[in-house]
Amino acid sequence: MPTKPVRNEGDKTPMTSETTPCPERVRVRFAPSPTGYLHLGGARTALYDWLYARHCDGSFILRIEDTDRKRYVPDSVQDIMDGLRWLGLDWDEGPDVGGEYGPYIQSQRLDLYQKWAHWLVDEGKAYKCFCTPEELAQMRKEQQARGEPPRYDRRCRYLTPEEVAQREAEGRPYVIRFKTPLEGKVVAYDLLRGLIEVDASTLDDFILLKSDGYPTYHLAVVVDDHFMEISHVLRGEEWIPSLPKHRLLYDAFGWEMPLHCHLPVILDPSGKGKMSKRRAEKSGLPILIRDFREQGYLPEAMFNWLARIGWSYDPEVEIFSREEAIAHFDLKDINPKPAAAPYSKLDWLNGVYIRRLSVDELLERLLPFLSRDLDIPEDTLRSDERLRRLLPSVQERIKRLTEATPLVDFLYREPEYEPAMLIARKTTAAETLAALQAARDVIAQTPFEADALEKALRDLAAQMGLKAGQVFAPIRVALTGKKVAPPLFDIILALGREETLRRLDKAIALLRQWDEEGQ
RNA sequence: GGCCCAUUCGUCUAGUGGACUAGGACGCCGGCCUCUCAAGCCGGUAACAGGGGUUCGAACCCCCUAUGGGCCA
Repeated sequence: MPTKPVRNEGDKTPMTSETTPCPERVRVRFAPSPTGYLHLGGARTALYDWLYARHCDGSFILRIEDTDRKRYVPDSVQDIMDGLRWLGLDWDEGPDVGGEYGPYIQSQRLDLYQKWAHWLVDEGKAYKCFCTPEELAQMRKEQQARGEPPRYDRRCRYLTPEEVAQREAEGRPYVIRFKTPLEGKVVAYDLLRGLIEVDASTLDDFILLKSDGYPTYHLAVVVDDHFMEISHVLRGEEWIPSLPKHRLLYDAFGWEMPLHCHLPVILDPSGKGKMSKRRAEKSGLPILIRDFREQGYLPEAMFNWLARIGWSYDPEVEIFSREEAIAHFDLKDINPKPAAAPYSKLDWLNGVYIRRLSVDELLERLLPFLSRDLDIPEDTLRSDERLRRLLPSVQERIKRLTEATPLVDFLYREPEYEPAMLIARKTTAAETLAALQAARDVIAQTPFEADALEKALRDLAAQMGLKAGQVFAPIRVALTGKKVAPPLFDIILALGREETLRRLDKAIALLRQWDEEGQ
C-alpha cells in the first residue's frame, strides 16, 4: 500500500518533487500477446511499467504471452520489440536478451503450467473436467432458456474418484478447472482503487489448463509472475474483473500476491469507447506505434505525450524528458479515469520537439522521409547545401516529419502550376506580368544576398504602386509552384540566381501566352 | 443483461474539508508581428453530472440516481 510522502514543516520544495518511497526490489513486466502490432494502449502500459521500474531502479521484463495459438500473428513479436525500442523502452530480461528467470515466452514454459495445474488437482483445489464442447453448448442453451446466466454448472467437480478414473482410462480429453469457493467474498487490492470485492458466487469454476495442454491466461500469468518474482503487476484495467480469480489462485498455491495496479484504458478521441484498430482506421488517426513513426512523429514526443495521458507530476509541466519522467514517476499520480487520446496535443508537442532539434539533427530525421518522397538517395540529400540552408525555415513550419517534403520539393522538381495562380489578389494579369518582368531584372542586377534583394524588390513594388506582397506572391508561385512555401528570400537563395531567373522567365512566358489567348 | 471501475472546461490535467471569484496545457476565437504559411507574443471562451446527506464550511467524505467505460455472456 502506498504511503503518503511526508512533508516537513517549512519545507519549501514543491510537493511535486516528492515521490512515494520505492520498495526494496522492484521487478515489473510488460506481457503482451503476439496477436497484433504494438498499439497505443499497449505502448502506454509498457511505458508506465518501464517508468516505474526505472524510477525504483528495478528491473523491466518483457514476457511474451503466446498461449492463444489461434490469434497468433507471426511478425508481431518483432513489431512489439521494434516499437518499444523506438520509444526508448529497454528491457533487462526478455526473449531476446535472456535472463535468470527464463524462458520469457510462455509457449516454452508449458511444463511449468501443467505441473502446477496438476498440483492443484492433487491438493483438491482443482479438478479435471471431461465435459465436451457439445455438452457445454447444450448446458448453455438450457440455462439461457431458463433465463439464467450461462456458466459451467460444475458437474465434473462432484465426480467420484472412480468416475474420474474410468474417464481417464477411456482416454477422454479433459480440462482442469479451479474449485472456486461457493460462497464468501473474494477481496483483492488495487493500488489505485483500493479494495476490490466480489462475491465468490459470481465467479465460475474457470479453466486453468486447456485440453491441448496449454494454460489459460489466469494460470499462466499467476505462475509466471510468481516464478519470475514480479513485485508489481501494472496492467490495463480490462484485467480488473480477473483480479479476484488471481487472488484465489495465489491463495490456493500459497504464494504471496504481487501488488497490482490497473492502468486506465485509452479511449477513442470521441471518448466513446476503447481505442481500437477499427475505430482508428475509421477516423484516419494512427493507433499502431509503427503508424505514428511512419507519419513523422518523433519518439521523444510520443513518449512525452503517452506519459502525460493519465499521469502528471506537475500540472504546469507539459514537456519533459525521459529522465524527468523517471525522476518524478509515481503510481499514486496516475489518474484512474479512462482518457480520450488527445491527438491535437500530440501534433503540438511534436512541433515543439521538432523546433528543439538542431538543424543537423532535423536533417538526419528528415532524410528517410525526403529520400522516399523525392526518390533521391539519402547521401545526396545530406550533402545538399541548398537543402540545409532551407531547413531553419522549414523547421518552424512543420508538425510532423512528413510535412517537410512539400516545402522543399521545389529544389528538386520543376514547379507545376496554372498560370492564373501567378496573379496576386487585387492585381491584374498585366500588372503581374509587369511585376514579374521588372522583378526579374532587379534580381539579375542586385547583389545576390537576402537583404539587398528584399530591399530592391520592396522599392520596386513601391515604384509600381503595389504592395510588397503583391510582388512577392507571383515570384513565389513562379519559383515553387505553390502559394504556401518558406520565406521568399530563403527560396531565392536556395535556388541560386541562375535557376531563379530561369523559372521567372518561364513564368513570364507562360503568363503572357495565357493572357494573349484570352485565358 | 450480470459483475466491476470511473465521473473537474470540447480534450489532457491540477485540486485529498477553508489558500477556489476552480489553476495549467492543447484546441478554438480575437489581437500583435508579418512576403504566403507557420512560429512567437498578448488576450478571450469554457468545467466541479444531478439529488440527498455529514460538517460552521464540500470539487474534495457518505448514499442514491444518471452517464460513460471495462469484463463476461
